[in-house]
Amino acid sequence: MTRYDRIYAVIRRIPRGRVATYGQVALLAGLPGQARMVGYALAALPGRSGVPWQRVVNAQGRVSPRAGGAGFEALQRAMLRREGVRFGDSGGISLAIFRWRPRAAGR
DNA sequence: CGCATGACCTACG
DNA sequence: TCGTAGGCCATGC
Repeated sequence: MTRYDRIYAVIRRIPRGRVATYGQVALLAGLPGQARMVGYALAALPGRSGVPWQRVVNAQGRVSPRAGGAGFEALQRAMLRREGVRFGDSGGISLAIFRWRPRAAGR
């Protein structure tokens, strides 16, 4: 069982219509403070893996831009909206499903 | 082995 | 709201 496998397992447990942050996934995967590894694991994830990668957003409740183009970003938002996730005016996800508080990871 | 890079996070200007 | 700084660590050169 590698770190990535545990990360994927946690993401697979995210209910439809809800989202989790990189930091939260890292915490649940037994890797506190290593949110960056979650992002790295997702970057290494093949397209058809069955992992709901779209349900992982950053600590600000926004879709993280990544290399490869803004098209993926738009696709992720579209997929989430189709699952019932609401986005606010500023492009952020409404706090109803985002009410937890991450612990200090930096400084 | 050293160095740079990256779907991150928080604090501070 | 944006940019910078410091910390985490896997991966590639």
